[in-house]
Amino acid sequence: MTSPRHSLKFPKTVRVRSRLDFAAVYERGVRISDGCLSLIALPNDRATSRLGLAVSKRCGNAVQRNRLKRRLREVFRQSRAELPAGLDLVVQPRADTPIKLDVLRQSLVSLTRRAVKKLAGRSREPQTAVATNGDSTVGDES
RNA sequence: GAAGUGAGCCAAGCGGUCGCGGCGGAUUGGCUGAGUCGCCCGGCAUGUCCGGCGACGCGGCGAUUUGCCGAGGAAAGUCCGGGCUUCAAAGGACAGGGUGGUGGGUAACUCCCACCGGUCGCGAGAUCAGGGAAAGUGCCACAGAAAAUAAACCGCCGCAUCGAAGUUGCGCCCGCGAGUUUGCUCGCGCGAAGGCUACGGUGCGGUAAGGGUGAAACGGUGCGGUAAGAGCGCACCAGCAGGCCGGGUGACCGGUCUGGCUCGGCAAACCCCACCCGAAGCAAGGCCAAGCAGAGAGCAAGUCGAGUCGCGCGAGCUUCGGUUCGCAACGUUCGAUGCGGCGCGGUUCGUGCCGGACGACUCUCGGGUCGGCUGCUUGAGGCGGCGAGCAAUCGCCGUCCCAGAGGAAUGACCGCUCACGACAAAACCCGGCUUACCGGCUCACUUCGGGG
RNA sequence: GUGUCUUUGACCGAGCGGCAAUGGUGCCAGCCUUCCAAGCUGGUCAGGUGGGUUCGACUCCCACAAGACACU
Repeated sequence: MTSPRHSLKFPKTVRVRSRLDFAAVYERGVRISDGCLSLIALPNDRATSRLGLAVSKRCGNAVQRNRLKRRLREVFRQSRAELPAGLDLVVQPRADTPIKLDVLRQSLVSLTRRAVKKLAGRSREPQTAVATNGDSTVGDES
């Protein structure tokens, strides 16, 4: 197996794509929100985390929504080293979400940390190793 | 120079790094598919079998690397039109819907171009659902006499009759005076006998000139005419209908004659006329894989024609075994009709498919799947040139390939420049329309002012 | 993506080619009550936007906007 998790690439395998996956995250995931984003997380038994986006029509017209989605993908791509592995993350922006890249990155990283804590507190044995800087513990279990 | 009108074009640019989608190339010790050859270890239904292992080249997926391409003028709204696909095909009539000056363009249009007519503007130009109201039905509030065959009312006029006043004034018949153009005019007086008129009412008749209104009032002005009036007559003007002549493919325009003299508006009210329109939509449709559970209903009775086999009847021949011909229509085959089911968006005509017996049939209800491939981008295509046409557009030649995703590809960072960047992103594809929009550019034209 | 429909005061609804646009809930004021509630009286506030047809449009036609529903 290769070790793609530190690369800055963004292939389709690190994205939540099927309807069933989305439904599972909505049904069993934990939801964490702050002022600009709402994040739903669920462990996925994989070596990598995956990103899914749900941008409603309240976030503007098609151009604004596309721009927001692209910036969220860029944030995820750049911060994969800082994020824990093995999670499905569905991100829902709020209606008044700013599109500044730094703000989105900060929000995404901190929300993911809080989601990991909440998952750890919810289940007796967390299926996901809590690894905030990513390159220490995650890859061994697969 | 200022103000404006119309048409068309562009949609910040350049470079670098990382990342994303598609297509192509190279590499690959990862995964996988089918094939060929080999080994004979395994199975038993001993084979051109099944299975296993190895080698070879080929393909797919993945990984690495590399090259090219990668949202719009509106991609939008979904308001029209077409292609394409499925419904067997897309037929008639009616219903329903749409369109509405003429000619052209187009695959087609509610689009475009040119022209005609109306309205607006000094003008360049703009704008108009712009057929029919003397086929019919309906509506026109309030106001007004009346809102649509014109008639009733007020008014005006004539005739008849009644009443009141009963005398003054007016007018006439009479006398005097003044003036005078000798026609007559003015002033005064008289009588009240008579008559007429003036007043009011009623009745009959004539009339449409007038009647504050209203969005709109049954032609306008003048002269004649009359008891009063009237297109009743005449002249001019407006309008309508018809005929003729000329121009134009045509809408229509110009001229002329005649007519009765005149007929309101609304059809984006019903309607009439002409023309057009089958339905659904790429989540259409096709293929593969996976997966589930079935249940109910129908299959009845014929008719006609043809074929010929078996049977039956008749006739001929006969070696008495049969054989040939004809009839009949019992069985059978085919066709038609009828019947039943379903369908052709609604109704109907017409028509298509299936059904002759328990099925590999038809119909109804129910159940399962929500994966992959395809459709999927070469097209009424872009650019350039030449030609036809006033133009929309068309023809020919050359040249180019220019997104094809699928929880859905264009983002981030850095540097430079400027006018500091609007509205906004494909989802089967085109042609239009409409709406949004920072600004910039080009061409043609109009009006006004100044200069030569 | 495709198809269908709606829009009338702060809210729910009716209506029609000619009004000062009707009703209820609400809100405001007054009366009643010792006070409140209920009741009574009066008032307030309107046809999504822009064009067109018509003498006249909330109504008819067109365009746009906002919203809702259905299919899948």
